[in-house]
Parts: sequence; C-alpha cells; structure tokens
Amino acid sequence: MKVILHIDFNSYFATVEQQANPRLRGKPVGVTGGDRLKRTVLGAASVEAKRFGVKTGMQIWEARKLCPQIILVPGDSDKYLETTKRFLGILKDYTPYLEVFSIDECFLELYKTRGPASQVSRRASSLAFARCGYAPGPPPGCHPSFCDAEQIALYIKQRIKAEIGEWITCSIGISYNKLMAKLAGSLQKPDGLVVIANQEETMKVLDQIALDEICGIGPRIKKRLNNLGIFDFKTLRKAPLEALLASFKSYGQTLYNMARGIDHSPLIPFYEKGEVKSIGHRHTIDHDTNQEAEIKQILLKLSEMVAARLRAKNLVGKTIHLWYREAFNLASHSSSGNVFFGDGMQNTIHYTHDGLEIFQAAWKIFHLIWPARNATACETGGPARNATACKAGGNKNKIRMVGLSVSSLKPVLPQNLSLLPETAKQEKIIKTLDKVNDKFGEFTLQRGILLDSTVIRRKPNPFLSERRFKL
DNA sequence: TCTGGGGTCCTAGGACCC
DNA sequence: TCTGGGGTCCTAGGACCC
Repeated sequence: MKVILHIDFNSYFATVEQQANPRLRGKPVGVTGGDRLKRTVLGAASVEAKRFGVKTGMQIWEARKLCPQIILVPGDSDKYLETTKRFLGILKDYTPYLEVFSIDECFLELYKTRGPASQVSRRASSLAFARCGYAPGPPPGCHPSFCDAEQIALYIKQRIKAEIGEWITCSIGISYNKLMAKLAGSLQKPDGLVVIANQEETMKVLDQIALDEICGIGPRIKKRLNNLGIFDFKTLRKAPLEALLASFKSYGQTLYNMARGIDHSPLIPFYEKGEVKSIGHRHTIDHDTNQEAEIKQILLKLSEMVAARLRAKNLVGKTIHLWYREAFNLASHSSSGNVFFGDGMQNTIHYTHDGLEIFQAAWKIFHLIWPARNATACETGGPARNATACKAGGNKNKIRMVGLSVSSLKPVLPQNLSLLPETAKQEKIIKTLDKVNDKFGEFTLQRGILLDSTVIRRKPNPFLSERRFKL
C-alpha cells in the first residue's frame, strides 16, 4: 500500500510575513498584491484575520469592512520562494519522492520500494527514524506504515518550526493516495495532522463533507451534479457509472472514483516534472478604458515581461494567446449573476522570445477580436471576426483586463539562433537589455515606447505560482 | 465598491498531408 | 462527377487548481 503525505502550509504568505516581522505576530494581517489596493484581492490572511471572517481571495475593501484593524502588507514573492526552497530542503530528507504542487503545497511518498530511488527512499526513511528517536514498531491495531508516517509527520512539523520559524505551521494529511491525503490535510487547520488509513475511514469522511471540498470538484461540476439530484458523496456513490459517463464524458469515471476515495494518479517527483507549458501575464487596469493607446502600452509591457521570462528560462514559444475582459456592468448583468464579457484568440507564429514580436502578434489579434474595432472593420470592409459585433455596431463597453500568454514552448538550442545579421543584432540587443535589467531591476532598460508607461507594477506578482523549483 | 494573477489538463472539430 | 483512413497540427472553449 502506498503512503502519501500531503503538506499544506497554513496562511502561507501571511505567516512568512509574521515570521519575518515580529510586530505582525498575533495580529490580523492581510497580504496584498503590491501597493495597489484598488481592484486587487488578498493573497493570504493570517489566522487572526480569519477569525474576523477575512478570507484569501477577498477584496481589500471587504476585508477592511470585516476587520478595520487589519494590517495590509505588500506581498514579496522572493521571500516566499526562498522559504519554500528551505522547507523543500527539509522534506527531501525523508524521501526523494517529492512532488511540488504549488508554492506552499507538496506531496511525499514514503517507503516506495520500486523504482530507481527506492534505495535512497529506504535510507531516508531510516534516517528519519533515527533523527526523531522513534523506533519503528507500531502499537497494536495500527497499520505499521501509517503509524510510522504519523511519527515522521510530527517530526517534520517540529523541524519546520525549529529550522524555519515557529510561526510557520503546516497541515499534514496522510493516506493511501494523493486525493485522500490532500483531503485529510484540509480537515484540520491550522497545524493539523489527519490520517485516513483505510476504506472505512474514507467513507466516513466523504459522507461528512460537501462535494466541492474535494480537489477536482469546482463550482461548475458541483452545480451540474446538483442538477442531477446529487448533493453529497453518498448519493454520488449510488449513481451508475454509465450515467456519470453520459453526463461528464471521461470525467464521469473520475467522479465515480472520487466518491469511493479511489485515485490512481501517480506522484510525479520534482526531478521528473517537465518544463513549463506556457508563460503569461494578465493585468487588470485600475480604471476601465477603451483608449487604444493605453491598451497598446499595457500589451507592450506584458509582452516584454513574458519575453524576459522566456529568455530567463532559455525558451522560445510560438503560440500567442491574447484575451481581454470587459468592464463589469452591474446594471445590465445584475440579474444574471457574475457575468463578465470578453473574448480571446490565439495565433501561431514562429518561435520567438522577443517582446516586440510577441506584442505585434498580440496587437494583431486584439484588432481582430475587440468589438469596438470590429465595428470599424465592418464599416471599412476590413477583417472582422465577429459578425454579431458588426451588426450591433460595435461594443461601447470598456476594457478592465488584458491577458497575454505564450505556449508551444521549446528550449533554445544554439543552432536555432538565426544567423541573419538583423536577427543576430536583435539578439545582441535583447541580451544586453536582460543583463542590465537583471542587475538593476525589471524595466531599467526598456523600449522607448514604454517610457510613459506607469500602468503595470515593476515587481513581479507575489502570488505567481512557480511550480518549478530548483532543488 | 463591485472577483487578481499564475498556471494545468481535456475535448472537439477542422485543416492538411500522405 | 469524387473519396478512405491515419496522423499531426491548430484553435476554441471549458473546467480546475493555488
């Protein structure tokens, strides 16, 4: 039987801030996305803030309403990544089978006996026992693996507190697959430790929780299940597989399994995870706009940010995806709930990591899909993507968010670099630009057209989900 | 005052090539 | 006049996660 530990740090960014700054300890703290307080949400809330009902993802004004004394701290991605590297270093002592799930979450598989790292795994496990002074040998009635795992989990918690900081706490779930380990970890917060050791315990837990408490059932799937008369796992378990397949296609099998606590997904250790599949940025403008010049500047900046990250990872990409969201219009959408209108489109060009080329592709797409532009295109007989937009005479709605991402990535090999003098010159310019910016900060050197731009923060987003860590 | 920003995976359908 | 089938690439759209 597999033994999986899921480790989830509680109120991660907030506790890291409290650890770093003693004056924040014991106080309600909210971590924000930077200096901006308008149109932004909390990236994390401390335990003390949560007591007031403040939650991660809440808007600033809402959090302030619930807890006027909340201390807002701008997020610092470097600090969080650094802390993550440190706790991963500790976890590696217990098994090489370590999957990094997000900046504050990971899975560990203990006692794996097959595969190339099994020797290391066994060594690591015995080392763990030695370190915590625990002699393997479970009390009667307890599955040996799980009892040992529980001891290891306790020891991991101790080490994190001792080596990283007493304010950094984590919840650990232990079970026989990833799905149930993650669920176990979510049952007790903060600083929890829950074991789901067998089928019987799985059923007991599943029958007590809501459908969307399990990883993989979000609001949409939940609603569709509700429409089928399924409101809990007990009922879901009674649903025939055929019915679920008919409604959810292949995902029906996943739901069928979930209701029984079955999950065959393998743990993918960090050293087997591939490179990233896409790199993107999006930006919500602090005021709504339909000014092309303004949108152009934002897109240029996003393009340069994406390109710089591609170059930093030594990647090129060829699929450019641009999308936007229109301003929220309460008057016209209030009855239909939270509806945001927007559009997006992707286009494949040649492999590149040049911000200007990425921008040019994105700008072309933008002109094809933005209804206001479509209206002009209709009038002038130019290319219009959306006939409805033409008929409606264009859309007067303003834009609140634009996003840009590059996918279809591949590593840059020396032979891929063009030998054309113009391209070589461009490459040289870009390299110099990167060097200066690496040393003196993002956008120290930038394209002239960006000089007026103050629209996007200089620092990268602290909530950026870096799923790759160098260990 | 009115939901941020970073990702992943999956499916379906069309175009195109051999 | 007119078409089989496999493979691959591309795009759109939906859903989920932290």
